[in-house]
Amino acid sequence: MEKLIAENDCRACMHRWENFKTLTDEQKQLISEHRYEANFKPGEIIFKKGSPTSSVIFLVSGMAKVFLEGLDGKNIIISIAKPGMMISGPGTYGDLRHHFTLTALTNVKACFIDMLVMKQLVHLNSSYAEGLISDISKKSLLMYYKLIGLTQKKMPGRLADAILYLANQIYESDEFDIILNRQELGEFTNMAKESVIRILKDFEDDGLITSNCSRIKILDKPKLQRVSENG
Amino acid sequence: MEKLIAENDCRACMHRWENFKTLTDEQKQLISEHRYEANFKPGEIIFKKGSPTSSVIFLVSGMAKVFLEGLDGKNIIISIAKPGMMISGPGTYGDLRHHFTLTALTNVKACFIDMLVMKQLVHLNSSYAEGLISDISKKSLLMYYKLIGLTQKKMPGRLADAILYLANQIYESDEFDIILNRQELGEFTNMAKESVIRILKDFEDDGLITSNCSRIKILDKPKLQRVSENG
DNA sequence: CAAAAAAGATGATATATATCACTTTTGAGT
DNA sequence: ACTCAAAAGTGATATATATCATCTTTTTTG
Repeated sequence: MEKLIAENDCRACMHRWENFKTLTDEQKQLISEHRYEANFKPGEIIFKKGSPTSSVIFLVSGMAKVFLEGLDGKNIIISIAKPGMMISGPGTYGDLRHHFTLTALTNVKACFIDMLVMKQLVHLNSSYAEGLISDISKKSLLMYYKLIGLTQKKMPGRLADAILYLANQIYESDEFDIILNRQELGEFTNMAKESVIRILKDFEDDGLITSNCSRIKILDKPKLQRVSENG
Repeated sequence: MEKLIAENDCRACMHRWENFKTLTDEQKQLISEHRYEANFKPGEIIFKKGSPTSSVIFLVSGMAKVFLEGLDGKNIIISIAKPGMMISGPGTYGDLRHHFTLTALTNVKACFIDMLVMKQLVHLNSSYAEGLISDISKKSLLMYYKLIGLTQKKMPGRLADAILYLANQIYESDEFDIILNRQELGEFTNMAKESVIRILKDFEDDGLITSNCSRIKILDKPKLQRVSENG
C-alpha cells in the first residue's frame, strides 16, 4: 500500500532521480512549488517535436516512447521512458524547442516542472549542475552506441539488442508483455515491420525466445547476446 | 602577421570558444596555468577511444577527425574539428574514458587543459556551467540529425549532406581541397568507398559539382540541397 | 628517377532488406 | 456474440548497396 502511494506521488517520484540528491531541502521545496501533474492515455502525445520546452518532465507512472520524427513520417524510437526518469531534450539549452516527441504507451501520470525553475537550480547549486551535465552526457553516449548499432549491425543483431534492452533496462525480467507493436519495434531497430516479424520468427525457430503476440520470453540469453554481438 | 601569431597561440585560440566569455580574468588565468601544447602530424592519434579523459583539448591550428570505432574496425566519422573548437567527450562526466578517437588530418597544434581545472570551473562559475550544458546539448542535437540522416537517407542524400557540411561548416567556401579521402568520406556517410566514388561521379555528370581528386567545387548548390533533402 | 605503395576508379556479382499485395488473427466496441 | 478495424503474418518481387576482382592513376620514398 505504501509502495503504491509512493509510486503515484509526484514528489516521491523525483526522489528516484539520481541528481535529486544534490539538492538542499529548500531547493527541493522550490521544485515542489512549481510542479503540476497531468494524465495521459495510450497513444497521447505528452510533448511534440517543435513545441516549446516550457517544462521538464518526470514520469510518475506508466511508460512512454521517446522518438525522433524522421523523413516521410518515418520515426526512430530512441528510448523507452519509465517511472522515475527525468525527460528533457537538447533544445532546453538551445532553441527552446523539443527535438523529439514523447508519447504515452500506457496510462501515464507525468509531473511537469517549470523549466525556468530547473534552470535556476544550475545557478544555485553547482553539484546539481554537474549532475545534470553527467545526465546529458550519459544520454549522448547512448546515442553513440545507437548510431553504431543501427548503421553497422544487421537486422538480427539490432532486434536482439532491442529485446535485450527491453528485458534488462525496461522490464528487468526475461519475460514480459511488450508494449511496442511490430511497427514500433521496427522504428526502434530501423527495420520494416515485416522484417521484425520474420526475424522474430527465426529467433523462435532457433529457440532463442518464445513470442506469443505481445508476450515475449527469452529462452537462451547467452545465445541472444551472441546474436547481438555478431551482427 | 599579427593574425598568424594569433592563429598559433594557444591562449588566443580559446578566446574563440563561445563559453570562454563567461569566465573571469582570474579563471582565464587558471586555465592558462594548466595548459600545454602538442603538435601532431597527419594520421597521428590525438586521443584514442578507451584512454583516460585527463584533458580537454582545444585545436589551435589544423584539422582533425572525430570518429567512433565501430564493429569489425569500421569507423563512423561524426565530425571534423577545426581551430577554436573545444573537444571533450561524454566520458568526461562519466566513466572518465574517451568514447571516440581524435586523429589529425593535417599538421595539428593542440592545446591540452587539465580536466580537473575545467571541472573546477563548473563549480566556480554557474554561467560557465550553463554554457557547457548548452555546448553538450548542441553536440547531442547533431547526433540526432546524424542518426536520421544515416539511417533514413539514401546514398546520394547522405553524400550531398557531407559535401554541404564541409562547404558550409568547415571550409566556409564552395570550393575546397577536401582533406578526407574517399574511404573517409565513406566513413562519414556510412557507405563503401566504391559507392562514394560512383555517386561523386554521378554528381559531376549531373553538373552539381566538379571533383578533381582532392579538389571539390560546388557548381549548383540549390540542386545539391535538393538532393540532400529528397533522399 | 624508378619502384613501391596508396588512393582512385570501374564493372560484375552478391545480398540484405524494403516494398507490395494479400490473408489471417486479435481485440475493441456495440 | 458479432462486426469492424487494427495488428500480425506470409510469399513474391524489387532495389539499394556492399563486396570482389581488377586496373589505373597519383603520391611517396629510397
